[in-house]
Amino acid sequence: MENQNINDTNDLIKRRFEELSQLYEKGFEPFAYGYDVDSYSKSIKNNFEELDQINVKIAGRIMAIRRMGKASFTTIQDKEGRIQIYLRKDDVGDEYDAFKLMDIGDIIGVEGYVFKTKTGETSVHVKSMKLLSKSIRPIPIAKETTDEEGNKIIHDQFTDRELRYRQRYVDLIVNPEVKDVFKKRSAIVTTIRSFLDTNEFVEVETPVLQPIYGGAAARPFVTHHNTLDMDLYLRIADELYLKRLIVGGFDRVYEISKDFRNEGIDKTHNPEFTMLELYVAYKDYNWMMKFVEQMVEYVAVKVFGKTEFEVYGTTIDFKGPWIRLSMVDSIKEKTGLDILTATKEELKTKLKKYGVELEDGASKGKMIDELFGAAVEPSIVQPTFVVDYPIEISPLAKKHRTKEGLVERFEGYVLGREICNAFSELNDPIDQRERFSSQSEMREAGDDEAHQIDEDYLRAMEFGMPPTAGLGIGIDRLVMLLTNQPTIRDVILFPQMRSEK
RNA sequence: GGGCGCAUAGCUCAGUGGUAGAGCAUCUCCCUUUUAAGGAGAGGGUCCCUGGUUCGAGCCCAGGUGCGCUCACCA
Repeated sequence: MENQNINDTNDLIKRRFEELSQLYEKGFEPFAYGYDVDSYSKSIKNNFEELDQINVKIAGRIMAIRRMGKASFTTIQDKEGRIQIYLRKDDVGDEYDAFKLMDIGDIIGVEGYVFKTKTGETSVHVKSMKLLSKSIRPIPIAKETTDEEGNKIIHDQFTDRELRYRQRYVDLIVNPEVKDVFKKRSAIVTTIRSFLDTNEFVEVETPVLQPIYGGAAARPFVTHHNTLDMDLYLRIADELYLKRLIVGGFDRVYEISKDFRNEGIDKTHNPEFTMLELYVAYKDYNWMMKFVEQMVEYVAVKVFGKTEFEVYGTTIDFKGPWIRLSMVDSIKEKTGLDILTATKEELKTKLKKYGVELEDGASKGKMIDELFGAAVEPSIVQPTFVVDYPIEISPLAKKHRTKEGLVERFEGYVLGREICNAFSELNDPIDQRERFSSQSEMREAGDDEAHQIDEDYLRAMEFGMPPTAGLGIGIDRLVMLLTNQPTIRDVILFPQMRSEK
């Protein structure tokens, strides 16, 4: 067979095309239609006592071959892990000749009985085998050894980060711990859903394509609908649509979905990321703090069986109640400055001490936020709710019931990083219109992250919106913490990369 | 966007101006309980790209591309 549709050939690939032709010539079908699997690697190893000498059918990818003339040991990898199989020419006959044409990377199905080798490794003694898919592109080879203390040492591990992210399928094949992270991610999301479902939430879906974007301070992606001939934005948040549903009478709603922000990429930012937003009618941010504690603790225990985690070398305990830290008090404590009475000049001077310089047009709220980020944020280690934020940077949050200039808002921090954002939602349409107006002024002054006025959202609120508590949690960042992954790219299967070439 | 670093065989990496290297993988031969199996032999390269310096460049210089780390911005 000629090389077809495969551009970057090398000798290894050419060789595999030759093997493919030989298989066809010998009457083997190298790409099968199915295989009735009844067992999996790890389960077989875990249940050896019951399965000893019992027949099993397994399938998986060949990860290692140790040929010894007319017999061979092969390691195959299935969804659960790896197991060794033992092939003898006496047992499989002609199939052994076909096996000579198989390679690391091929996917095979085998049937045989479970046994232990002389060296004590649980294996499958193959009676018949079938090639299920020929691999024509060689996978990166890594080998494993175990040292005296029983630690696994991996030799020639596939480590090129660029290739691992671009070709995640290869990464998943050869680096099993990567798969574990994504299985954990899946379990975390599933567990959050079940927690919310048992708390009587309704999961909804709101538009990704929005004529007016809002709900966060960020720059959007712009796209265009041809038939409507209108520009649309990819959402930066779900917030304004979910609160319309609160107006409509859904008392508890949530959405887990992708948001898109047209901003920089680094180890905590990907242009598309997964957000959980939820809204609860008749509750406030005090209620929400307790709810977050419960939810995170529930997920930690359900998925990991513990509340204490080793994260980047520090032990973090997610067990509630979390620390409450007033933004005003904590800044006063760290800097001696009372931000409620401080002038912009005083803030500017103080910021300079921390090496932060802002543009002249920066609002007082922005300066306070920056000062907090520089002076307090890095010192937060254990799960902490930072409460009560400046009104200027919180246009959708309700004014604090007792504290002038602040809103009822909190952010959850762990290890100096924000993991959630919540507030008593602003439900006064007159106040909301004023907030949008001042955002609009900031916009005209050049802040392209300031909110646009959303007239339809205001109209919804004018019909009457119950008091509501709202919450947003960045799922990617939560997963990073719980799985101890240093970059967001390690918890996103296909992170955004520049185009190849 | 700024600074620093990296790019050599399928994979992991050596190679500081003079014939392109190693281990694993691949191929041939031997080997029916091995496990980084073993023994004997062989093949395999756009040294990221484009220019420059030089008698001669994987190596030195300039520009570019991609990636990583870091700072800034942001969730």
